Amino acid sequence: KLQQKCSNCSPPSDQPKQRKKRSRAAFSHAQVFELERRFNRQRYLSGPERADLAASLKLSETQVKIWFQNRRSKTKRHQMAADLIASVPAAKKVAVKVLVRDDQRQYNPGELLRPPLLSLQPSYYYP
Amino acid sequence: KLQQKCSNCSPPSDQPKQRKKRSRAAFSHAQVFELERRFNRQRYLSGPERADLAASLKLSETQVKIWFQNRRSKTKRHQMAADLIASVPAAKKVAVKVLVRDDQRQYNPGELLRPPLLSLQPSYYYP
DNA sequence: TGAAGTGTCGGCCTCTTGA
DNA sequence: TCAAGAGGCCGACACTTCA
Repeated sequence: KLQQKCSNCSPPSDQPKQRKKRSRAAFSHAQVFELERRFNRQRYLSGPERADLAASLKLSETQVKIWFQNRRSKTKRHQMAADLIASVPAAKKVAVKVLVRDDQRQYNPGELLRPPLLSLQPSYYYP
Repeated sequence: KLQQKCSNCSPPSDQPKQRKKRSRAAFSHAQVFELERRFNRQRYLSGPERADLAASLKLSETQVKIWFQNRRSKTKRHQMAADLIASVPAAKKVAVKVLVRDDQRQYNPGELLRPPLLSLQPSYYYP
């Protein structure tokens, strides 16, 4: 949306820039099923969770990470499309979804959707 | 939100690049007391928590973030020094601290100390 | 279509600086 | 001494590419 491309950030060094071959891995049905099942429960994975899932599916951690990123992205696109459709039909205006409760201070949507990094410190020292 | 650096994004127009003056803020006793108190409970702050704390202490969010970073760093240094001292005295060898339990797979310390981003997804769609 | 590439942002960590 | 600067890594998101 608010994309600033930083077009001049390209390094002046003009390397040959060899072709990177795309692989297009295409996961198996079983893998996708498992990923999808997990996604229904959790939209984000922690490092260890990602490692376990990747190992059990015989995928790299990066592949799992990217899959979840793309999956979130897809969900968001669909949701936005649905919201758009729902809001367009002439007099069919509805109240905007509320993400705020009276007893909480107000944050922008980005913060609410963000991973939140819940601390969960192991109380390593200072118990 | 905060300042964006993008250090190599400086356009060909070479600005005079004014001197960055170090400020060395030196927080008040009350501020440090509050920060320290909070640190005893939480070694990491989420975005909203940081915002609230910063506001209540009349510090910028960046200052609070950096304070926690430096504080973690300090704790870690002291802990490492303490471990070193404890391990050196001649025959006073002790068992290495255990970070693993039998029912868990093994992670390296970095992962355990890391923020963990506990997902906490708002179950936005897919309830 | 969807896995992967690219770019930007922000947080954390480590080391360093200087008031 | 300690807040802050600088460099590096990593994950998130937006947008794009192409098998």
